[in-house]
Amino acid sequence: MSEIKIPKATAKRLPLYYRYLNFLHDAEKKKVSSTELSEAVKVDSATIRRDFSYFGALGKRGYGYDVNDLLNFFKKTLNQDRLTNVALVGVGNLGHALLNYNFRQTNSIRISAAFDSDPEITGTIQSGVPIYPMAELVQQLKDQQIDITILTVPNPAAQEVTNLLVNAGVRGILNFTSLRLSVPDNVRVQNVDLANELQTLIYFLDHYDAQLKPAENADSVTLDVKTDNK
Amino acid sequence: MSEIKIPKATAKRLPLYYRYLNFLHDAEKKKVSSTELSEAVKVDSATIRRDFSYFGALGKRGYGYDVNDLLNFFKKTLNQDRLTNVALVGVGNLGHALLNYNFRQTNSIRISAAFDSDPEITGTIQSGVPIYPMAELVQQLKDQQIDITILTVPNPAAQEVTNLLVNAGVRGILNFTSLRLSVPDNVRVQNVDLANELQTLIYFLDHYDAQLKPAENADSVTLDVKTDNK
DNA sequence: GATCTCATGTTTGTGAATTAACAATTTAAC
DNA sequence: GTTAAATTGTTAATTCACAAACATGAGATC
Repeated sequence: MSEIKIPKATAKRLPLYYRYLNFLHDAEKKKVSSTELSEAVKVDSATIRRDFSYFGALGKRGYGYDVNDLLNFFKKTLNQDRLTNVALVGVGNLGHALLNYNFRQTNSIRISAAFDSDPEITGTIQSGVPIYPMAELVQQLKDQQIDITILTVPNPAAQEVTNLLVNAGVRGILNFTSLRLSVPDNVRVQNVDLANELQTLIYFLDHYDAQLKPAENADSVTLDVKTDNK
Repeated sequence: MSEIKIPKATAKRLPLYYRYLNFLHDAEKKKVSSTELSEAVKVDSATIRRDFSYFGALGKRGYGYDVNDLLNFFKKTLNQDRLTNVALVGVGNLGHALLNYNFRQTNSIRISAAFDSDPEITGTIQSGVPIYPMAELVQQLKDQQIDITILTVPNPAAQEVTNLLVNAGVRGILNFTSLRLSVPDNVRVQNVDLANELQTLIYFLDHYDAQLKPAENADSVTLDVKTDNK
């Protein structure tokens, strides 16, 4: 066991690689090249080789990468050989959709508990997941040894619920609210801001030179503003 | 009207700033400092000042920023003064949740049409949005002058539907499938990969030195791997 | 009105991420 | 066996993002 430094940007791409490797495996492909992978996951082939090289030599020069080898490696690296249980807090429309979302199939992640403040739905089971009242949060997370939660409560409740989660010992929060949560340093928050994503997309469309050479990889946008230069 | 170069990273933060400015406005606050903004949106205050400075001087030294001025500026910059209509393709669980998602309130974005291949639901109205059959896609997008769509179809249909969208003249796609779509250069795709987000979160939790000083801003992770050094 | 405080705007340094380019090495073909 | 084609692993250069630090200026206070 030795420690290897993996850049953040690389780490974020690993699941992407892993998923496509699974696809290749199912298609019974034996080998794959960085060029081929690049086409599928839309990441520069040099970046892929760079990424893989952080883990040491996984491929063969002149040949490519062995799909099974890679897959096994990623399976271990991403801890895909054991099931990870997570909880979901806030069973509204989005929460409900996520309960149905198939995390398990490709990612061996399971939502094994959900929580809500609405007594109408607590005590029921939705999409195979039991909905508990908020009062049972601490106990259930403890019993089920869950320290990762998906947060899909309304914005006004977000920080308050977050505090509960932190006190319950949660280490990671996938935050679907549009607030930036305050958490202690030992808790990690991953933000998924849906309105923001859409807004950003629209912004880019409005301000990129869309007709000419819009170059996926451009790193700055051109913006028209009125300037008061007297 | 003059052109200003805005870094991509800055552009992505603009909606974030805008949202909090709205909040301040509602709370009838008159001025705001970069430090205060920093606390709320969790972005370094120097970065905020840097971001704002791309647009020219918007604040006053020793005073801060005038909330109304900033808000008006962002409203124009982000085109929040006019409503943007978008379409949604694939009314499954996630699609349904997004139909209910309140893009409109803070972002003046409206989903004004949805499409699905299931004849059971086409022709109905869900959450105030009419569901059309796929066959009407081209015509409706044209009639309603929509060129931005949210893609929430099952993975296997993703590329095929994307081709339809591209042919219908769509310029931007918010992609919720876990495939990386192939599109021509003049079409922009913004990926929101839910399984990926969760997976990444788990990876970081597993590989960061969580107990010591986990430093939100660390840029690399430490990974344990078995190395075959004979 | 002089001074002090506050907070912006900008310069600058640092570190990260990407990608082009090339050398090394293997496979395959003839 | 020799040569050609393919493809990795790595170096190097560029670009980008961030944040510390400083200088400038506005307003408040005495």
